Parts: sequence; structure tokens; C-alpha cells
Amino acid sequence: MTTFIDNKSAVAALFQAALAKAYPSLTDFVIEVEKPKNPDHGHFAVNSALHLAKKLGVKPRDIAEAIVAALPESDLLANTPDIAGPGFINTRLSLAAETRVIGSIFARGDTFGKSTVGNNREVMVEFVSANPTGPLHVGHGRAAAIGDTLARLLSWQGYKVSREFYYNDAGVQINNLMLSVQARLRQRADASLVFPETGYHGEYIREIAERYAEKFPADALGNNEDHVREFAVAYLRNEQDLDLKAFDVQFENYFLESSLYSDGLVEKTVDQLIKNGKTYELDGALWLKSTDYGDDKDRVMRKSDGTFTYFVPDVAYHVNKWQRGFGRAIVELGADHHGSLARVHAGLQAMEMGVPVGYPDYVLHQMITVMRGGEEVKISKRAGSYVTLRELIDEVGRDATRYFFVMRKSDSQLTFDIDLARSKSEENPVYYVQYAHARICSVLAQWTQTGGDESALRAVDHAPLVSKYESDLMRALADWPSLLAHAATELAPHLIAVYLGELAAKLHTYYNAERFLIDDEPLKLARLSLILATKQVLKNGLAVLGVSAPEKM
RNA sequence: GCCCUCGUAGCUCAGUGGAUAGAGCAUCCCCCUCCUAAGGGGAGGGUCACACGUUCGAUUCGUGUCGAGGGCACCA
Repeated sequence: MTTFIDNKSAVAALFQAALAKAYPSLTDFVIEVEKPKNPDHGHFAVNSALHLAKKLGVKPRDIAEAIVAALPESDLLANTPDIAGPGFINTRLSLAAETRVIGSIFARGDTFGKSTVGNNREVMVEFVSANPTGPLHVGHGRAAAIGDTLARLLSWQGYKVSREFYYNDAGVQINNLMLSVQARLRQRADASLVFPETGYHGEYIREIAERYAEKFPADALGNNEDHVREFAVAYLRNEQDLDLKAFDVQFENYFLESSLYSDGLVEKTVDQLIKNGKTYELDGALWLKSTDYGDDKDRVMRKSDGTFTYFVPDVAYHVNKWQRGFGRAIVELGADHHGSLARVHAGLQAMEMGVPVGYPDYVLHQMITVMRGGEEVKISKRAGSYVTLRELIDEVGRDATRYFFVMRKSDSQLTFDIDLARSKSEENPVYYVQYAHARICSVLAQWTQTGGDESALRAVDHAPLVSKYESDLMRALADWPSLLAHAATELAPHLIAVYLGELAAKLHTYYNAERFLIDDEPLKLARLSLILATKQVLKNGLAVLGVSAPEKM
């Protein structure tokens, strides 16, 4: 099977050859090809003549003419390119070039778009990493959707991906959780007892207390603090697992912060930093000279009371990731944690153990503003006033929730209007994409029922596909592999959702403009073949997003 | 005060060093005797926050100002 080369690269290669012939001295100039916004400017435009004008001291249009004159023989372009405006070279693909993608799609099937650039290198994607102190809320939902899609995306690029969830199970907030449950237990016996101001006020704390009392009636007042803590953490971890399962997100590994202490990794990290001369003592505390590595101030590592600040285990954790063989690590975090990036990077560099600068990569998602009844819902675990991920999935559905969270650039703040999501769930863009898939299935099913054979569509003549709708659709299909590669490079899963929306739009337009089940046999087969290929790409795209591709809606 | 992200249509958001900046929702008009109208076609709506700079060309890159959110603790 020949490797499919996307149209843009093919056009670039053709012009690169022309340039080499026209101007043999320009050995290191790279031709750039772009897709013009205006369809009158062709399918692909080359603007290199403008870039070269100054360098060569020749008018851009003259350069463009020389390049066009030097174009090698090829069936790629429909005609001799136009030279327009100040010196743009506008090209149109030939029908033969446009239809080529259909065969590639059938040949690759569910793997069309997959690449081997990752070369099976190990990459870890860490995400969600919620403290086990409450149910997952909408913010975690955004994290889960983005993180999981990133993982799928990198896997499609040929990386060996491992998803990891880091539990902060060693901090003061866990103790606070225990105290909260304990207080609810004691209130069961004496309702006049006051609940701690700083405790977690959510209803789920009462639920945990009830369960604890049921299971351990002998300790109904929660006097055994270790036991209460253990129970509460286990309960909430289980709840979170159920949330993630409902969201179809699975982790290869769960990592406990407490293990960093019990395994001595925190101590070892601190010792190494001291040994490397990257620390100093001041006011009874131990500081890291993180300003040597771009941080805006030095950071305390060990407080005067002897305990460590949170970023020390964070550094130890990333040392551990590196040592486990993850040459690349991606951490998906809420933007409220961005302050820790610089110090983790600094800490890793100060370890002087060969970790690349910039390890790990961070993908931050901005906070979500939740609106309910026209008012902003302040998300507060302590006050217990927030929207859980489970609630959202139950009301809006898994597919719509995942799509919604991933369709926007992660670093844009977004407003989630719950009333809108509920009342207009039918208008969620995910249905638009799924509907395109279902429509194709429906057409194919009707054809099959009257004796059609889908496998026959893999080898039909596509020459009848001459309409502009067909041309637009075929070129969109051909963009899929490079779009995926781009989204992976940018760590930008939303580009996939945007692409799928555009592909679905082209299909719907085509559907309304032309009929498929017609008497003209060659044209019918060619059209069915095209939509079968489109169905495949929609399916693959939805798979990367972790969204289902229904055959009926 | 310092740091990070953002500022694009009435709203929610895409996008781009180029030639006329897009989608969905909302508003208005049109399209099912015909493969799913959860759809399509069309109209209106923008000084791409503002200023300066780099460039043949800036909404895109840089600097500054203003605005929004977040982070700046010996909390995590």
C-alpha cells in the first residue's frame, strides 16, 4: 500500500522541486503552502515569491512565473497555477488527486490518521489528580475530557501512553476530611455540636458518616481517627472512580503522594538538592534557589516546623516519573495551579540529573464559570455548593459532556450555563457531528437492503465525483491525518472537535444538495463510496474524542 | 505591586504573518409528494480592546496601556 501523503504536503513537494530547478542556489529555502480563505484563490496557495523578492532582488511576480514555468510533470494539479495579486501562486488539485484519499481511507480503516511519529516512546499524561476530599466537579470534568483526549491523541501519533492519577493523600486537607466526618458522626449523637467552620460542608460528608456508623457501630463517634480517615478516603476514591468510569476515562496507574514519603523519595530529593548546593538556610527554613532557574523568587522547601512545602513532593514525583522511563510527561492542570510550574521546573533542573529543560509539559485549563438560574455558582468544596461531574453526565449525557469540555481551547475561560446545557442539550454541537454519521449509516443501510454490497464500494471509479460539494468533502477528508498531527504537536484537542464540526457541515451540505440513491449507477456508487469514507473519518475522529458514533439517532 | 492566561459578531467561542476574519446560539426570510428538518440555503450583525513598533504585508509577532480571570503564604 502506498503511503498517503496529504494534499498540502504533496503540493509543497511539487513546488519545492520547481524552486530547485528555477533557482538552484536556494538550497535551504522551504516552500510554504497555505489554504486560502477565499475559494476564488484556489485550493492551495504558495506565497514564496513574496518572501523571496527581497532576497533575490527580483519582482515577486517574475519569481512566481519562473517557479510555475519550472513545475515538473504531475497529475496533482488540475491546471497551470494562476499568479495573482502581488505574487501569490494559486493552485487547484486535479480530480485524480482529490479522489486518492478515498482509497487510503478504505485501506487504513479504523487506523486512518494514525501515525508512527511517536515511535513507541513512553509518554505519561497525568490529569484530574483531584484530592480525595469530595466528588469530582465540573472543573475535574474539563480536566478529564482534555487529559483523556490528549492521551488518545498521542496514542494515535504512535506514542506509548500511560495515564496517571496523582492522589494528594498526605496533606492537611485529608486531616480536615477526617475531622469533618468525625464531626458529622458526633452530631448524630448530639445535634447541638457545632460543625467546624473550616470543615467540608457538602452533603456527602454526612453520607460518609452514615456509612461509617453502619459499618462500624462500635466506633459511631469516630474516635479512631486513622480508621475514619482511611474509610473516608477509600469511600471518596471509589466515588471518583465511578464518576470517571461513567465518563469512560481510565487510568493505567494511580500514584499516592504518601508513597513519596514512605519510599523516602522526598528525603532523597531534598538531600540531592542540598548536595548540589542549590539550597540555603534562612529564618530556620530551608530554601531552594529557584531563581537560578527562572522562578521569580526563591521557595521554601522545608518549613521551620520541619515539614515540607507541597512543591517538594511535586518535584520528587517528577523525578520519579523521569526515573520510571517517561522521556516525556504531560501534566494537565487547572490554571489555579500554574504557580507551581516554575518551581517544579526549577527543582528538576537543580537536581542536575539530565531532565530536559521544560520537563514536564503543562497543559492548563482555565477555570469554568458555572451559571445556574442566571447566576454564577461559586464552586466551593467547603461550602458544598458545586455541580458534580456525575450530575452533569446524568443530565446532559456522556458524549455531550465530553464534547463540550474539549471543543474549546483549554486556556480560554468558559462559561457553563447549566440551564442552557439542560434545555438545549439537543442543540449541543456533538449531535451535529453524530447526526452526520447516523445519516450516512441510514443511506447505506437502505442501499444494502435493496441488494447493495458495501465492500464493493471500496473499488469503484470516482471519476463521476465532479461537483464542488464532492471536491470540498474529499479535500476535508484528506486533511484528517495532518490535522491530528498538528493537534498533537500543539497539545490542542479542541482542534479535533473544530475539524469534525467542519467535516460534518460539509457532509450535511452535500446531503441536502445531492441525492445518493439514484438510477445513474456509476455516479451512485461513486457517491456512496465517498460517504462511506466520510463515515470512517467521522468515526475515527469521534473515537479520538472518546465520543460514540451512533448508527441511528 | 509582581507573574500567568485571556480580550474577535448581541451571547458562547473558533481561526490566521497575507489577498473579502468564521461557526453555533439569538433575530429575520426561504427549503421536506424525495435517502433522518437533531438538516440545508440566505439576510442582518465586527475599527479582531487601545496605542506604538517590526514587516512588502499585522487581527496574528514585540512592547506598553486598559479590562477580565487566576496565581503570588513557612496552604495544597
